[in-house]
Amino acid sequence: MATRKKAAKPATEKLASLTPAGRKESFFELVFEVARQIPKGRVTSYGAIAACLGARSSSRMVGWAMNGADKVKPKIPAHRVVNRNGMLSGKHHFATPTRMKELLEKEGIKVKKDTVVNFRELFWDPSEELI
DNA sequence: CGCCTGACGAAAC
DNA sequence: GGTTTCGCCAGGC
Repeated sequence: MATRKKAAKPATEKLASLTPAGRKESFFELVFEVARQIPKGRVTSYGAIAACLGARSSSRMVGWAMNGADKVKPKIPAHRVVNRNGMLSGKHHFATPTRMKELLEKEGIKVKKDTVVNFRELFWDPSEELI
């Protein structure tokens, strides 16, 4: 994602389109649904969700969808979604950069250097367990 | 209407 | 084996 960009993000923080006013069921909703099913104390990756939805290559969209996670009614546990590395790549999008880590630790998940410890063991695959 | 960005991922170098 | 690029899709400007 580097190089191709030239300056910091200008805006794109609106996302008001996802408001409950008249949003339609889209890829985003599917992501939200799956994200809500993530058991407490477990984590998953953007790619896993995307793959579960049949959009393996659209993992980016999953992260994008998470942008609206905060404004959806049932709060989406976006903190349980990390990248394939187990790294808290989205922590910067929370109220505070440490919020995500704190939420995870509160659920019993250890975070070391912005990375979920035992990520592989805590990994929750929607394709297998969600069915 | 076209270009850029973006919380990822896998391939290419 | 670390770093860089492309791909994918959707939304903002």
